[in-house]
Amino acid sequence: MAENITYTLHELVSALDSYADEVLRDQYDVSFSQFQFLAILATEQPSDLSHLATCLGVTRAAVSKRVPSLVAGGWITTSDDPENARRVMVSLTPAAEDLVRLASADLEEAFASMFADPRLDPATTPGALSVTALNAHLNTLTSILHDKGHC
Amino acid sequence: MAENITYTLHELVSALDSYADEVLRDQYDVSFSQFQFLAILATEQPSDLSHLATCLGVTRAAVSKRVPSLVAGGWITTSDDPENARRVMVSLTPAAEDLVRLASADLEEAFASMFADPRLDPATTPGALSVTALNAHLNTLTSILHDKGHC
DNA sequence: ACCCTGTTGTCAACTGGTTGACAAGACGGA
DNA sequence: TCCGTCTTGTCAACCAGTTGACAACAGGGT
Repeated sequence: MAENITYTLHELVSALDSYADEVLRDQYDVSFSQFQFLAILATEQPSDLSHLATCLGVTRAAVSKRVPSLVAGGWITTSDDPENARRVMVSLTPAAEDLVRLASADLEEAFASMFADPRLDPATTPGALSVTALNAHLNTLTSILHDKGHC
Repeated sequence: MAENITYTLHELVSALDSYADEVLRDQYDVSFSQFQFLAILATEQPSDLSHLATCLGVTRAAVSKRVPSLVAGGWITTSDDPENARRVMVSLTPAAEDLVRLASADLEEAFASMFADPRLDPATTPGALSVTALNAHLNTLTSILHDKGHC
């Protein structure tokens, strides 16, 4: 077992990411980062590039470069903001909305069954924690050292 | 608070990383990824490129490309393995050993004081968890979905 | 009306990773 | 000994992010 909690966290995150990536590629033929882009856009729709960039935690330039391929793939559409000629507004296509809905449910179910492991059950393992309680703790930790969330 | 635990984990990790990066740049003039490279090498010294790559969780090519600049910076030295002419063995310089020792202690202290927040104290917050207990839970989670560690 | 300042998207150049191909050496079995 | 196979490091090409610069537009104060 890793002694250092930062090391543990990196391991866990990369394990979760690669698992999610595998599921998404197998069943929906999209990468994890594509799904992430679309899933976040789904909750912020319609959004301009800048806002999307801060939500994704990347720079405007990075988002700007990803847009053309997502448009070509039929996942998003761009439009003008009549209020501001500089702004580029982005929305999901119906196909992307379906994808986000189905894949989110799939991933959630996959994680739930993974978290159903007996080693995480307080009834069998003394001191174990429910996932929601764990999530709350991690959120507390995050808010302690990084007060402002992205969105 | 983020509802999704994977999202929470990403937030926490990136917050921890950028905090560590800031501390290391301010006080030791190295980046987080440089420190990471040296700190892992410190526990595996001396090591060939392949082993170092698996410990770092990157490819051999990535390590191969980083070596020249670390040698130029006076952090590592390379030598031949008399047993195997293909192998390139890597070791820390004394300066790097000092850096790893001092910076590790500094970071550990910084994290400890961060984790001393009252919101994480079981005495004041019912249901709160010690960092070591949290670490154990995260390790359990990791081992459930990704049995093999890097090193 | 005009300027100053801030916002927004895009670009070129760079960084640090990946993949796939490859050559050099290690090594065991026929 | 020689051959097939594995390991090891390196390379070119690529990918997805960053930074810093920039131009276009928005909007407020004078």
